[in-house]
Amino acid sequence: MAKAARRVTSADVARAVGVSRTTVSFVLNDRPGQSIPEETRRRVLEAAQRLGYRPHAPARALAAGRSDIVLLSLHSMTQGPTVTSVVEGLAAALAARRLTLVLHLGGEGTRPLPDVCAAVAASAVLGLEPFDAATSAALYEAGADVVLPTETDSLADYQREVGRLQAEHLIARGHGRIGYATPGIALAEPIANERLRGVGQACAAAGLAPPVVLTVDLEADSAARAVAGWRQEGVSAVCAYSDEVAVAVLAGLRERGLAAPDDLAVVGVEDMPTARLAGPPLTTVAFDSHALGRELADAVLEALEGRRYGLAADARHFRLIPRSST
Amino acid sequence: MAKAARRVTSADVARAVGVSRTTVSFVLNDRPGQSIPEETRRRVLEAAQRLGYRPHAPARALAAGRSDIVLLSLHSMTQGPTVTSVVEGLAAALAARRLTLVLHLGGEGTRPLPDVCAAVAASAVLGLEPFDAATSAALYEAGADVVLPTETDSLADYQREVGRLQAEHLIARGHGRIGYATPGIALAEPIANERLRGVGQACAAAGLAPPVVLTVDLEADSAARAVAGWRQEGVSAVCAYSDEVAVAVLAGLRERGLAAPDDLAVVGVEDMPTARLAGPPLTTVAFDSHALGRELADAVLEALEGRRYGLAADARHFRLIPRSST
DNA sequence: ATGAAAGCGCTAACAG
DNA sequence: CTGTTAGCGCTTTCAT
Repeated sequence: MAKAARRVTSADVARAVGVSRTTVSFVLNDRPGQSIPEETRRRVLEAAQRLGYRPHAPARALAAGRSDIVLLSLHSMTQGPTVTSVVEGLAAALAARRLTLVLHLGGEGTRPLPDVCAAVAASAVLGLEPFDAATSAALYEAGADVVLPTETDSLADYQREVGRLQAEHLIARGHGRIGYATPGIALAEPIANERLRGVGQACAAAGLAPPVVLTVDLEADSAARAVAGWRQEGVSAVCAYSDEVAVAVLAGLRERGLAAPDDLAVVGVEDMPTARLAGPPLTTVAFDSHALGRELADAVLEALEGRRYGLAADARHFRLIPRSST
Repeated sequence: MAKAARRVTSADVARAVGVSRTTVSFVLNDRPGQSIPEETRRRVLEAAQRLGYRPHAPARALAAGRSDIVLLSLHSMTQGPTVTSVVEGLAAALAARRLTLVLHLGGEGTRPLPDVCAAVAASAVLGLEPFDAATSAALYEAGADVVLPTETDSLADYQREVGRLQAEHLIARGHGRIGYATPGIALAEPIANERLRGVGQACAAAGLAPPVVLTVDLEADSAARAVAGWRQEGVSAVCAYSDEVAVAVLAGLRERGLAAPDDLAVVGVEDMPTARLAGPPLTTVAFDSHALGRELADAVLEALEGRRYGLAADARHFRLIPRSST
């Protein structure tokens, strides 16, 4: 099955056109500050095209000392339509700058991120939540030039905004005691905590008591117990960490012979199809994740060029979608 | 944010130990057929460790003519727990052979797969469904040594097995007229067709009429129309392409004031959490996707070594999980 | 405006 | 058993 065919090299192109490899390199990378006659330029491009020339990435990386690979680290927790579209937005924005995005899905038996970073010689390593100092250091050690976001980037603002939107919607509907449904999963905790904080801020701003936090696993029993807990506390509406968790709450209600929104209103995050199709359809917070992807891309680009970058929540990226679960 | 620190090279390690780079290369790759004294070996390893040496992947790829990168192409359609765990199984099995898996998520504005392949200098490119001849060719052109699966690999058997399991379950429960719910999405079609074929085979084997195929989009209205269609045809049970589609059917039933399993039994594929938590909980077909991942890994490894590989459905990888929607 | 030449860090014959 | 010697394909000063 393996193919042998000798690669077409830049020397082949140079020879075909009758110029030096240097010239070929200059036009192919359209290096600024060089003045190559349009005619030469055209002929080089044409020959490259005709011969099916592809720059050899490893050689280029070796010589130039940097690759055009950007690595995005994901874990199974972070999945669904939102992430898909963040990735699309990011990939598109990076592609426009000639950078290539690849993904690493962390998990069971998977390689450590720094190893992957080194293996693909990534120039930048990205995540959907801040890397702690130790991880960043390991990533730099592995050859990354840029690691994003770090703990000093206030990506957390994004998450707080989500919580705030959920709670404000509920408060506007007249709910006076809010609950929060968190999954009992370590990986989700950093994000869950920020979202919860946002909920808390909205409650405080409205003069309400802090949210009643309960853990709900992705099964009906666990959710049913939480439902009982909230009702006992006089909670009439709950913000869920995600649509998945929210659907679990819905299942918990069903198990108790109750239903949203009358017995307990519930709002999720993500706008995933199965939640939109739940009984009842779930109110949720959606991201303009393409925009978020583009923003991340901008930050990477700036950092890669050694400029200062900014990464801050923009409320316009979020949108509460009311449906019948509230 | 950018780091400068000169890389530690194999020459540094060699110098530290007082041997040549060759020796270092040999012990680090523990090259077979070389007899390096345990003592030397140990000292090299120790020095490498101490200096924090990491082989430079591009240099290695350039010199050796091949990388240890395997690229898996995914598109947004294929997502969820199953894929996650295929990826984990695959990554783990590859890691054991010192290969690194990275993902490419195709979609809107994303780079063409061959470009990504070239950018990471992948030795092998994998997909979850067969690549057509043109794509394979482009991938080889882009430098891949192995492309898997191709149209000659009977990966389709896996999908037919899924459909067969769904239908047999329904038939065993006494259903005499089966429906099939397919999403109206081009990307899903190849797989949907195979699964449907499996359903058809089970029906034929039981002496039943072929399944009544209806398209259902991921929204209640569309599903409600399909539900009406099936009931009119005397269909009492439907196999859905996926859990997502199955949840839509459930929503369609709800919209009509009907419910599974009495008015229409429904079975999905994937075993995703939100479907398990649906009303009613969804019967589904789950994969042992870790196993599938390992199998794919074996095939890659064999192909990479130029050996013949086999890729065939193993019924033990699938399991029907009965719940109350049937 | 273009070319010559010197590497980037590593592997792999081939000697010794 | 280990070292010497060539490159792998590309970028990039520095001359011309």
